[in-house]
Amino acid sequence: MTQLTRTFAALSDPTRLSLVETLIASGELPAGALAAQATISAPAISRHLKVLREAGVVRQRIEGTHRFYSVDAGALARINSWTMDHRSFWGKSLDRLDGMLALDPEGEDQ
Amino acid sequence: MTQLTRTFAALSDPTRLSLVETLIASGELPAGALAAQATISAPAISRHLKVLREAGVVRQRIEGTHRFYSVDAGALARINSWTMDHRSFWGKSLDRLDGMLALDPEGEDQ
DNA sequence: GCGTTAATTAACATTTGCGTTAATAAAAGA
DNA sequence: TCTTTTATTAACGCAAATGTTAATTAACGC
Repeated sequence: MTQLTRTFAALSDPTRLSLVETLIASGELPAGALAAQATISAPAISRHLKVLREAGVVRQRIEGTHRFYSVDAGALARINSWTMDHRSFWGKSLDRLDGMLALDPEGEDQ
Repeated sequence: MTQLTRTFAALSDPTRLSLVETLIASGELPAGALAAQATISAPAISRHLKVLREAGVVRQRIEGTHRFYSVDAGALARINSWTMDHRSFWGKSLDRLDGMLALDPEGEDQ
């Protein structure tokens, strides 16, 4: 498991992706607040947070009995770097698709 | 499982990520060529390719007994879209990090 | 038609992932 | 100090993922 595959694995679960989106929107939240909005049990959330932490996707800040979680910006940046590393591969098709949608409803393929 | 989590799940396995990288580099390859460079068995590779296909990460083109695989550019574009959707979150830190590395070896934190 | 080649599917064993409830740990507050 | 609050870890069950070898499917070439 590389760093990148671990990051992808961390985000491959709907519950965890949802936690990440919530944390991106809120900035920093204690485990309890994250568990409160979830449909599964607090221990389950706690373990999902552990997976995210071990993958380097979130960070934990301890204050008293509270554990505040936040998304590590670097994790998203790493994913972005990977896609950008291959931009010459997918970027062309994307630009072409954009062009087709915007300028040529009939398409331009042979 | 959303489309995005399925894409992340497809790329969360080192073997599958490696297949994708190979296909990005080579463009299009038959299953046999992909199996040949792998350390695991051909049936195992065949199933990994199926996972990638069902997640929309690769496409299959049939020609005789050969199945040619290639990466679907849209899959990488979707991941890139997700990171870009949250760029205001991680972009700032990244820019700041870039700035620190380029301009201020001592850092600028208190 | 028949054997060969390319690839997948079947059957099986093992491991990993994810959920639950119960138990534990540690800080706060009366 | 004793109880409450916050959060995690333990123990357990079950479903899904991943690997292997054997069997199957389909096209080629003689």
